Amino acid sequence: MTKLEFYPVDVTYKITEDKPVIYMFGRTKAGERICVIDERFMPYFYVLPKKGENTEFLIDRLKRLESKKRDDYFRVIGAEFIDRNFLGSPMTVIKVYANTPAGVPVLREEIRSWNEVENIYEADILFVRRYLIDRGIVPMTLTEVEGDFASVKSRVPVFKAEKIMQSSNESLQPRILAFDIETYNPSNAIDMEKNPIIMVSFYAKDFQKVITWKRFNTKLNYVEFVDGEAELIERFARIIEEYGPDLIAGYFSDGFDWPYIKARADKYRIRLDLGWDYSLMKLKAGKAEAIQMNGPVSLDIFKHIDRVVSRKLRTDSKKLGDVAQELIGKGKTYVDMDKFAEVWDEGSDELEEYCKYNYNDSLVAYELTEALLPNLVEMVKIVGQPIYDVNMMSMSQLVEWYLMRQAPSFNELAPNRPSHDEIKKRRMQTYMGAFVFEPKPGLFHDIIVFDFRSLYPSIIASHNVSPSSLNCSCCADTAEMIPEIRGKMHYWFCQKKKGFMSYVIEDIIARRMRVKEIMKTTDDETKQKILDARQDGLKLLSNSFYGYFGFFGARWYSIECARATTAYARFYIKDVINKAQDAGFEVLYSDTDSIFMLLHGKDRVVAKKFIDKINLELPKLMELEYEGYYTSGLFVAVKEQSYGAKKKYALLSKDGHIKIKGFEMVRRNWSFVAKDVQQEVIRIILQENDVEKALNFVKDTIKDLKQRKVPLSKVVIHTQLQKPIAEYENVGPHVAVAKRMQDSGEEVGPGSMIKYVVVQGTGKIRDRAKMPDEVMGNEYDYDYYINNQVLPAVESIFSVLGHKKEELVQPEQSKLGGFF
DNA sequence: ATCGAGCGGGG
DNA sequence: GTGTACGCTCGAT
Repeated sequence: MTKLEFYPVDVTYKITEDKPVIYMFGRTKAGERICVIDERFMPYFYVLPKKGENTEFLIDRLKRLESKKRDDYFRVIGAEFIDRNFLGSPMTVIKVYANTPAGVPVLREEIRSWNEVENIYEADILFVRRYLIDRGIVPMTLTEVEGDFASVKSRVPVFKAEKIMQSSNESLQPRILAFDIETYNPSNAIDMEKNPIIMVSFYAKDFQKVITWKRFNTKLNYVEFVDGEAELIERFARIIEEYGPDLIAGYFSDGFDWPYIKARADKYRIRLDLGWDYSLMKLKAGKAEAIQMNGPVSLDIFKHIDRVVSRKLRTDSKKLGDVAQELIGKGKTYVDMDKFAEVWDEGSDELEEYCKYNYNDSLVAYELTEALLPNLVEMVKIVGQPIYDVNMMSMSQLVEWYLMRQAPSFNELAPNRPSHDEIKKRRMQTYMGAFVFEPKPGLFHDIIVFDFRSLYPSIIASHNVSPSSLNCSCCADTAEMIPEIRGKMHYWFCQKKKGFMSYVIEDIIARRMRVKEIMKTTDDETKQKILDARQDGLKLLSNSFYGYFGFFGARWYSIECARATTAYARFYIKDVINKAQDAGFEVLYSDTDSIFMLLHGKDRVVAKKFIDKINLELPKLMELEYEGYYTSGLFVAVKEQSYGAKKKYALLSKDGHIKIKGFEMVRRNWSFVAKDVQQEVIRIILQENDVEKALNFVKDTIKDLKQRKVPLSKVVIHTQLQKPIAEYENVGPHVAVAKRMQDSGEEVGPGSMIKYVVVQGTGKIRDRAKMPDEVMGNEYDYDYYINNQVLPAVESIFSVLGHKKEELVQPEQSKLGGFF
């Protein structure tokens, strides 16, 4: 027996001699690639017998269960009684072992039909995830194995584990290789079948390259020429093999670059055997593409940004350039993409510019990955699942897998995921949300803001809000009443025993505080960064518990818990508002956990004294904090919407920074005229603080539209065709135009970008949608552009200032009274 | 009001 | 994979 330490990165399983074997690809402490295999783990799930059934008979029947279908042979290999907790109550279930993971769904469905079975639990937990949880292995973290090297065909040594355990908290510094492709694209439709890949770039700390297959004069030392697309793809695979990365990073690479490469490789019958075990790179197509290799992990950093990071960003766009600009202060280099295909066809030296562009995209993807990796790695360590999975988990999934990982320590049986019908039902359920103190519309100065530190998590922890502490029998008569919902719906939380989720969130809060304490004791910058990422991850997680309670797809869904959380929150914030008013402050606005008050020249010390007093009366884990001071703020008259109120405000801090909340952004299928107007109006109001100027700007634009001074190019609307024209049941304007384009002999299909202009006339929009070329002069329908494009883009902004859209369209009457 | 489809990210 | 994105918005009905 040998001992070794390694960091597991990518985890999968294979069937060998009819038995499942866990494969952990990673790196040894010395930095060598390794594959550790573990044969000592079998899949299982739980069966709950119906009350009053003969359970001895059932366990016997289970043990004899087998299912043969052609080559598949699935069977139960063991069954035993086991005591668990289920949502706060003890429950005896039968733990059933299967011979292979694939057998679980088959056996599950068979057993489900049995009369003596009430329900089945934990029968949809991926084998690898189950293994990591049960064995206590945390990916990316140093793990100790005992066993021996085995002779298995592989690019890296294979070690067969007899004993395995996590040995320290130390995590791997992964080897990252970022890449990006450029494709030939003469029209603006993406066509993987027709158009070749013409460039591919790589960026790593110690390795940079751009490969292309047309030669031109260049002094760039990273450019490498090959003789064609097939060779480019082969070189691509060889570089990955030679560099041996842990993570292959890209931006939208699972959605674009990888599927593209796969499609082109298939065309040339090139095997992309990128796995460390020589396995092929696999693509799971569908709405959410997934790229699987054994060993190197595809890390599409866009996914993590889309699902977790984006809500913290100021930009609404998730384009590489915009996201990178905000996160790493670096954007895309500019090239004229419309000319790319032309330049490629010519093969001119101008291609060098496109190589630089391609190079920069890999560089930016690399730096973005590097910037987000500490947080991602900490999240991997908190949640305990592989980086590949964690990278694409949404917040609710991160919460759920954290709970799944904690559940065994509480002997808690995981509830099942909701059925389709259950989801429908849950979606219909609504409950009262946060309290919003409607702002007075207008411009104010001298504003102070307080907010509750982690309001929802601290409520969940303080008041034992948890599905398993809900309506316990022990406190039916004595439990604390939940404020706000008293009398209407009677329910309560146990006062004697901590519920699972409440305990877990309290533990997260405590852990975060400990991390923050440790941060104070070290000056080491690297350690600081890691610790900061850890506390940030814990905060993110605890902040998501409330949303998880009310999320229709959650296993531990509980509308009562969600309802109680917001009820307590409303109670506490209203209490603060009342006390603030009693203390003589003018409350301007309040939303959920924050309160905006006018200082009216009052000393800030007075305000601080006020929160100190509040904090004395709050439960231990709750705290009201000073958030900030703003020289001026613009508040919204909330416009009634079909569902709920939208919160809109803009604040200007002392350093000139503008903070905007609640303005929807324009999308790509808006005309330029609408986009331009919105952008300029926001700028004028927030930076120049000149509402009248902004109003005049819109009026001028409307005037220009009416006088047809706005060039046609600014009223063109771009919409992409998603499927063949014949498959459309509802014919929107772009489909109507596409039909005519097709009739006139143009090639139009899925992916085509349809450009159209709405022209004057009567009837449906689709009958008035014309190709830009068809439009005579400037005969666009200015009413349409005013009412459906320009006004919707700025309406919400002006409602902030109490101006109705009618003021914008009315002809100017007199200069004397301005707009009032 | 409700429903279906498009959008995002990528080139 | 012991799997099935997601939330919002517009135009049509």
